[in-house]
Amino acid sequence: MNTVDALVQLSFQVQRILAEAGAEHDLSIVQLRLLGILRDRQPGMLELGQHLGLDKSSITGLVSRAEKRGLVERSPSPHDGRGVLVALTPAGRRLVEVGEAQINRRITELTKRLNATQRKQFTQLASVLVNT
Amino acid sequence: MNTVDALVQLSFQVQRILAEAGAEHDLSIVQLRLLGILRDRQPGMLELGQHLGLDKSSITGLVSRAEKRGLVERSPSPHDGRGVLVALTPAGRRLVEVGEAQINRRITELTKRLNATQRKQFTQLASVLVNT
DNA sequence: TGACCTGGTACGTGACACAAACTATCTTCA
DNA sequence: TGAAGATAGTTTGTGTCACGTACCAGGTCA
Repeated sequence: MNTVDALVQLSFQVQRILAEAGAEHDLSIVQLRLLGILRDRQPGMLELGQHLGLDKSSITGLVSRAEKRGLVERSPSPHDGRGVLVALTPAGRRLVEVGEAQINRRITELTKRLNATQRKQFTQLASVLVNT
Repeated sequence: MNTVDALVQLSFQVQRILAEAGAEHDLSIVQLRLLGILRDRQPGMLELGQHLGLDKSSITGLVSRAEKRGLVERSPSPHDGRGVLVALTPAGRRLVEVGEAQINRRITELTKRLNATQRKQFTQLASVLVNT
């Protein structure tokens, strides 16, 4: 298996794990990502779009559906009358914590195929590849 | 960065590369995967569903849209009057070849952040993680 | 203060996922 | 050998989700 195939297959495998973890809470991957971003910040819609790489109209829909489920809330921006800030609700926070714990568990399970030295090595190499 | 974060971020990064490569040919990631599967086989719909991890009704839609674009064709199964076999058309084959070359290029570009020894090492470790 | 820009929403369109139901075909069994 | 049950694929319904365009309210600047 060459490096390209390895990266592509690994990527889909991780996506499947994320999808399965999310499905247990009736959450899509993009919803998981949205809630994850909101753990430690209350961004505006445009900033969310940048993080998620999505059009602002998509963010409007995504946030509306999450709001409808009581997972997030919009509040008027104190700096700009046009803008809103998006924040997790307590229910949303609980869900993202559970979701993340599950993703951690499942991916940690996967990484157990490597021994501790290999894991450390893999993490170091992967970190070089990851955009920052 | 821990192993879980590294895997998740790397996964999304690769997905973005795939999406960008696909977008250049007006193809979604799942369409790329479909065409990729059809490079070396002519499966039935259920087999395609297994490969892609999708419901058979989703496969019906996916294949219909690809067929509509002239990328694949259905033919009656010689073994089973109910079934169809799905195959690439010449246009589909050309597109999947171009698409794959592009994915290869872009991911190879990413892996250049690692030197040759690191790349070999990464591939070996990633291969352990990939389901077979 | 008016022109221009921006943040976010609304609307339209199409892809895409799953579930349930349906039809034609295949298999099994009495 | 015909009936019953299972299967392959499609159809329909529903909802998510993506982008593009247009719109409106608010902000900025000359």
